[in-house]
Amino acid sequence: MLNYNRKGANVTVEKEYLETHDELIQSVLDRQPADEVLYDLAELFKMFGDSTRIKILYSMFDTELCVNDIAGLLHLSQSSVSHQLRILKTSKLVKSRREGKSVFYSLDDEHVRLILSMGMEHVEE
Amino acid sequence: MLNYNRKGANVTVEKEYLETHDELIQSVLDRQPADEVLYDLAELFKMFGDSTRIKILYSMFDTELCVNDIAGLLHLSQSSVSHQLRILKTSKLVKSRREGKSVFYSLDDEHVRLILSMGMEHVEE
DNA sequence: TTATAATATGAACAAATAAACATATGTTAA
DNA sequence: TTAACATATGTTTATTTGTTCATATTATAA
Repeated sequence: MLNYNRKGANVTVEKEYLETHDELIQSVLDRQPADEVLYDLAELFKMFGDSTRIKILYSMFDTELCVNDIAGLLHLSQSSVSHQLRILKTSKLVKSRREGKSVFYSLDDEHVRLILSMGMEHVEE
Repeated sequence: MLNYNRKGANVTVEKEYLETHDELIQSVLDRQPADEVLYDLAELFKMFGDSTRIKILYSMFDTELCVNDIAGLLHLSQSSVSHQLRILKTSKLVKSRREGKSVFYSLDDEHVRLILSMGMEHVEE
């Protein structure tokens, strides 16, 4: 029976079969990114995995907006928008700048637009 | 004060300001996809927003795998993997084919690989 | 048919989390 | 300084959701 550790595998199975199946499993393990990386990847996508945050992100697709404008145009509470923007900022998906009493938020990175667009393509097919 | 409905906006604000700010808000509303689309988009990303599912998806990046192999190489329970695969299949991110007692799963769509790669780029920067 | 292996699924439980509400902080103008 | 506005944040609550455990289904082999 094959064991699934990176260290190596036993040889208690029919040779012919093992040579292909074991190698397959091993190649999957070799290509698999480290758990921490995949965890971060999941955390990234999690940010896009809530409809409120998606709406907020999309509203900023090609312009910066202040909190009140976002809340107003998306019919969301100021508190909710502010909370979500903080989460998005912590995740480095948006950045902000203060101008007087207002704080303007915008997408932090071209990747954010790319990920949104890529997902949109899949949804709209 | 500007109202944030698609229908139109009032004209109770200083003209100069309104002409730019109101038009900005209106253009955001015009570009904003329908709520149902953004909801679907969030649902899509939600599938990638769990580290277990990410691990499972990534393990199938360039090969099909059966449930036991996935569970074994990722050190997950058979039940957990099966549950997640069902969710991924419902979301059309993976497909399956039966071969004897085993069921082989694979990524359903090139978009899935693209989305994973795009996210990975962002994480690895 | 019976036993066994592989997968699927229903139910219960625990952890994560988004929204609401109240309140605090920060900024400008009077 | 005080008032008013914009934003931030702590707490509570309700909902969602991933995992586990037990069991059911499906397929092969004896």
